[in-house]
Amino acid sequence: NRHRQILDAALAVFSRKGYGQTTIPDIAAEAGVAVGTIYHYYQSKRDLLVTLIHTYAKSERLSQAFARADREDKGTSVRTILGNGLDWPAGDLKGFIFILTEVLRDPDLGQHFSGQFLGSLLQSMEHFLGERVSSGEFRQLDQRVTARAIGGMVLGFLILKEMEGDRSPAKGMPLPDLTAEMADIILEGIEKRGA
Amino acid sequence: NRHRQILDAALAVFSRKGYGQTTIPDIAAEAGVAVGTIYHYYQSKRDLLVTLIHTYAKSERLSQAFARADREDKGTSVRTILGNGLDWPAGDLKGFIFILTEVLRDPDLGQHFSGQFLGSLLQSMEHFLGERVSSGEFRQLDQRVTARAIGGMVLGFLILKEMEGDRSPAKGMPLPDLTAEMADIILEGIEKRGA
Amino acid sequence: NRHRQILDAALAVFSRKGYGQTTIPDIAAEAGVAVGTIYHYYQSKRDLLVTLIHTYAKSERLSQAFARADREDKGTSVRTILGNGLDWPAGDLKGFIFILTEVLRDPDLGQHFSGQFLGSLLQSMEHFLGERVSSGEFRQLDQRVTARAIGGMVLGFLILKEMEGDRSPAKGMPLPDLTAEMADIILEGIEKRGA
Amino acid sequence: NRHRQILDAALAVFSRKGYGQTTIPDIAAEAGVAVGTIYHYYQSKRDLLVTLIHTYAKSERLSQAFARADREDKGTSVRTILGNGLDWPAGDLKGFIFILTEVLRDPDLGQHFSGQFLGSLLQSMEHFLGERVSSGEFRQLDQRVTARAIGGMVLGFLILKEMEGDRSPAKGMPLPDLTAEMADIILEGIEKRGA
DNA sequence: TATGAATGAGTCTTCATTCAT
DNA sequence: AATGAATGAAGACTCATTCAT
Repeated sequence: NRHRQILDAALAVFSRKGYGQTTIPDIAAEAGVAVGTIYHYYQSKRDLLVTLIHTYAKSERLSQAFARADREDKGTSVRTILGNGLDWPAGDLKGFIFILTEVLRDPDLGQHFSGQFLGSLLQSMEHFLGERVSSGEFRQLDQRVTARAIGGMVLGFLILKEMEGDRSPAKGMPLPDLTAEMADIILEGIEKRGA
Repeated sequence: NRHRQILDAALAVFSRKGYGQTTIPDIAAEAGVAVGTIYHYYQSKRDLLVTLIHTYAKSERLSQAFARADREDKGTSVRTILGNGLDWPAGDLKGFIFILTEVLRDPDLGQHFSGQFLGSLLQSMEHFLGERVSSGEFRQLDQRVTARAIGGMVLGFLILKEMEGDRSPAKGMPLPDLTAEMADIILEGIEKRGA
Repeated sequence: NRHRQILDAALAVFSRKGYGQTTIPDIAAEAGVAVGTIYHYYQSKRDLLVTLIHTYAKSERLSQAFARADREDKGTSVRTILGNGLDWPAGDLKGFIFILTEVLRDPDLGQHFSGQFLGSLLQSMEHFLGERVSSGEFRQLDQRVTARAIGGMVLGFLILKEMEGDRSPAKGMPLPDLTAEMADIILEGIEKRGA
Repeated sequence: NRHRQILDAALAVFSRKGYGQTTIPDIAAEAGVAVGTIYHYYQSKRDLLVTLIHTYAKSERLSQAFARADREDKGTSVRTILGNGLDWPAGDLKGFIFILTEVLRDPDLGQHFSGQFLGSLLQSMEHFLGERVSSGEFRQLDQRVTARAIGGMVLGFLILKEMEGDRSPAKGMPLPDLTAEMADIILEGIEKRGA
């Protein structure tokens, strides 16, 4: 329906031109409606942005991944988490990056987003690590740092991929291979073991 | 001198309010000069941004870190690289994030920045890893993925730190401790070794 | 019925927010009907205003007051006219003021209103004065000026009352007392007679 | 200078078209400046209105008239007050009416205007009447009502004049004659004294 | 008769940029 | 070199009015 139609159009144009460069007529044209119609469904341009971000944050995909990982073995669980993280933006990496930059740019958005969404995600990660340390599968490390290092790796990898564009080696790589390689690094480190 | 004075003011205001919300009068006020004066030294508002980004990218700190790491032992070298990466934005994390979001937002900026700066950085990282694999210190892994995983970890960690703000555990942590912890993860992984 | 229901709603909202600030949805909400319904009964927003003003002007109350005054004695007749004038807006002083300001603002409205309504009112007043001069009850004065002075006194008094709001001394004063006081001034003047 | 130039243009256009129908480009054209220039000198369209009203209210003409009247004899003093009131809008009756309607329409403006300006004016009038009652020149009447009756007469007379336009008998009448006539009514009333 | 979603022309306001001094 | 008044194009947002149901 209209709500969705306009929101999709907004995300498409925002991703393409950035929030600041996007005009309401742009969104209207993309959605195939008149300017006024947008204001029937959303209060303001910013309302579109906020709704978009809430929609993104409300995605339960990552928390479900953590739930699934809890029931998997050591190696599989890490691959589940990394794989879902890397695949999260799905085909729409630009959209994800756009949301990210807006959240980073705007203190109010960031406050809200970080408090609600990011907080619970990092907690899930810390909980996951804690369980595996208790069970003797993972080493005793500072879990808060580890959670942010792994989360940061996924996030940073996606950003680098976006920045490198077509030059990125991740471009032509199957997700499972990529996931396996990164899970290997996380689990075993890059150091070579003694003979 | 004037060039620097204006550029510093621009970075300060951009970091505080974002590029889009910053007006030339804002920058003029911060720099303590008149609006017209800014246009004697910079062509346009965008010119300020581009110059700022070039200045940032021109910082040789990271390439010097790689050079130094080449002459250090396994553990120290990784700590050198991670430490310099994490400390790169120095006190001005907001300024760094601002540059990052602008580069991500603007395709032209991104193109340029990614081609010149990011490319050479990732190459240095791949080169570093290659040397250590050859010498038998590091495992044989896909170096392109590994380079981006480690780089991404640093980048992503900084972003999470910014997003968490005062709630971030990295807030009160000495840099050397943080560096050591992350280097440990990178080198040895999180998995517990069998007896 | 609908016509009346919508017109009442329009007057209520117009009085509260002013014509310019009132939107058709406002009126629809007040009347408890849909926007479209209003356009079944009135051509346009302005049509509502014009109809409202005609309704106001069509009130025969003042001309009836003049008719009654003709059959009353000197003092009573002046009190009848002043009393009906002061009480004309009845409880809805704000509505009266709203009509007045719109008529003053809009040349076309003013033309029409002044030509039809105000003209006949002033004529009634002049006629009333003329009769009393002929009968020797009133002094020989410029009747056109006198009519406008007395009419203006009533009109201006109401405006001052609206502007003073709760601070107005007319707020707590019984209408008959007020009327008597003003009739006294009109009839005898403020000057003290010699012994 | 510019401030004055723009304010004059604003009053001219406001008087002609009304506040709501006036656009900023209208004012810019009248003032012979660009749209943006107006915003260098005034915060908003409403700021122009508020400034205009303050300027009007700040006119000390009426309070000076009361001061002068205090030193004049009975008849002259009333003529001084009425004459200055009737002549207050000077040539710009439309501008005066415009200010009046805006003050009446907007509760905030009204509050301010009424509190500061109107209040002191009515007080001056009550004081003037009180002095003359004490000296035995005027009759003992309710001074609050009398003040508002006389003030209302002047105000209402001006409004009727504006509404009648070219049909108004005040159109071709010399101000002194008009003033004398109205002062006569105020002082002596309309009633004929018995032989 | 009643509805209310859709329309798009019309306005205020912002701000990068210019240029006379 | 420095100033800051002036410019006007551009964009968010409003709302009277229409019309398919």
